[in-house]
Amino acid sequence: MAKSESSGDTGRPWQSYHTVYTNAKAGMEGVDKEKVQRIVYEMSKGSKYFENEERKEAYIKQKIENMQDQIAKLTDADISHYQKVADKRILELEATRDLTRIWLHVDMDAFYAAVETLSNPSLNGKPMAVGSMSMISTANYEARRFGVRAAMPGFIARKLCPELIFVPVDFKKYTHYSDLTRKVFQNYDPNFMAASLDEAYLDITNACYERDATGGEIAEELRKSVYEETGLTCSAGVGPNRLLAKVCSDINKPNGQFVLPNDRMAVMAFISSLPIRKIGGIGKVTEHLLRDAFGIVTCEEMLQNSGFLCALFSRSSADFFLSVGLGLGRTDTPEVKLRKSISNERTFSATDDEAFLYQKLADLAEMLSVDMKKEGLCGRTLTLKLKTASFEVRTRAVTLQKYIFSSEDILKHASKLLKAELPISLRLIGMRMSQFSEDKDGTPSDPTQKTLSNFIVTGDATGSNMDDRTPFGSDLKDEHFRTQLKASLPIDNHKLCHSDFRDPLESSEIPDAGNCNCILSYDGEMKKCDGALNKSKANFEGSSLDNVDKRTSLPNDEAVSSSNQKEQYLWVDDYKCLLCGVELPPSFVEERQEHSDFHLAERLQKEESSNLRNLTPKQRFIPTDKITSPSQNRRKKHKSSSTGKYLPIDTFFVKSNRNS
DNA sequence: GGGAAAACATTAT
DNA sequence: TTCCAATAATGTTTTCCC
Repeated sequence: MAKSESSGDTGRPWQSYHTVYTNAKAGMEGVDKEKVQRIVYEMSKGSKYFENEERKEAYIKQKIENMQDQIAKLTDADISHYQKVADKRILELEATRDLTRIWLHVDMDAFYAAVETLSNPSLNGKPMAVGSMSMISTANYEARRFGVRAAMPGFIARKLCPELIFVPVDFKKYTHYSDLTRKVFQNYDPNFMAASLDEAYLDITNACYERDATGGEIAEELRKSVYEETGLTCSAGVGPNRLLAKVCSDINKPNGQFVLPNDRMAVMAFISSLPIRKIGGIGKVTEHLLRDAFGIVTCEEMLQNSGFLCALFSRSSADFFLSVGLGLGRTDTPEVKLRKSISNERTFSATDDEAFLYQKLADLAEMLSVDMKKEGLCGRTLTLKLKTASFEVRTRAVTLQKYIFSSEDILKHASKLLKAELPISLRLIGMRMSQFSEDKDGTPSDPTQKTLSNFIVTGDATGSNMDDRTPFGSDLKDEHFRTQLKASLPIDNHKLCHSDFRDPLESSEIPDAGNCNCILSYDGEMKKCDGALNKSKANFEGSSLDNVDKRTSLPNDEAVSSSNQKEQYLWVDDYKCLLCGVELPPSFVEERQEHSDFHLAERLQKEESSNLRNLTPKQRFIPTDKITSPSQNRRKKHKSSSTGKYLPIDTFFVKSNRNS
């Protein structure tokens, strides 16, 4: 943390350059923070990266000032109102406190670095970092003493520690060791939650009971067992929920553990003086904001400022902050964790060479398609991520009417998105696919269809499933709505939140499963369907609808792209539509594509309506907005990027309940 | 005005 | 010499369209 908050001390400019590198981390106790700060600053100063950081910093400052203004404007009546709101909410949250589970968080010590040392013992005792000159993934404890740490670029690390040894990342190795640790975890909680290769959460309640052991004893035993199996040390935290267990595992790192008893008094005492930055989900920005706008530094102060928090933040953010103040966290084990997106991105030296950029795009599309096929995924939202030479990040997205997975389809749409941004000098391109077909959480493929499972979002101990953007204070008057909501749900929503709620219609009987190269087997796993790929390439000649999504009944892109030949003879004399007579010359490629889409949609709709009585109610649903006419479906024109302008911010946002 | 999609931002490993 | 990553999730704000 920088010592001087308000800049203006010109003698030490580095003190106002806020990096994450001086934040307290295990193994960095004896570090000369002032020196690290200065070197990081000097290495960065004047770079494009630095300039971008300054832009971001100014943006945050603006946010803080805005919030301070809002606080200043609160009347006594406002304050008293929001305090009532807060007090009520605190009681409600307190009522959800669950002290019946014992959670353990395991965190491998300097995992990648430790694995590398294991396979090359000569590294032992020397400062070493896993990563490259541009980025470090993990630093061992010897290197940390120099201020070298994860997420720091290698060239700065070398400046801090000239003898630093660099070892390239080798995920195969880490995965192997990770698997070994997980075999151990399995013995204590078969449903343990892996947070990453080197971290996991275990509900050890049953293990304690079965072995007649305390949480601390189980932690000791587990750590010993991990060491025996792998030769690697880890640290553990034991607490009544995941959020607290995670905080605890950091306390006696490395190779140590800390137990927080399942006792309300103990929890409150523990939390009271804990800096908010120790909480997972509170990062540099939130820490900064809460400190400068509210004077909040410790978790206890969240409660002391509860009224203001409720007045200024969205409901979900305020709930999260209050939960932190109470030391609450998740205690349930979600049945399955579904992937929501899949992405890749690559950094390169900045260029505006369009041929190069398109080639990168093609490479990424190919890689992404391979990854998607591996997991049997098809998605309908494609997001292009661009980082300009000046580190400005832009995202451009399209949501298609058809689920895609092939590199050709991905590239086709990604190219369109990129094209709209040219000319541009980029240093990174990335792409992400989301909105998967048959999301395993029971969300129907048809995104417009509302079902109960759509309505009930997630398991949420805080009961904050309602519109987050509703100002928190308004919920006192919304009691009526809440009651209605509850009454409309036949079952306690905690029971329904997990994926055990599945519509039988979503099983493998889905008629168009072949359309996306994957089927959903009964156990909810995506299984690759051999031959589906070829099948989906088949055209729709002879009005066969085999390859077309019958639920959405759309002029899908796959069909269109595979029907280019068909598209040819839709045009009489090469410019006049055979079906409606509209005239479009061959050079109007996109327009013609859209036009044929339109006729296809028409046709499908007709066929669909004649088939309706044979389908289940769910399959019958044809969203009318999906029947696009040529004039709809036009690509939206992006306004020029608004980045760089600092607009007044009315509210701030923080993710809530992110204590995974 | 409201809902969906897009854009932007934060966090974590 | 080199000059700030990749992946995923989630939340807020803005834009678009009906």
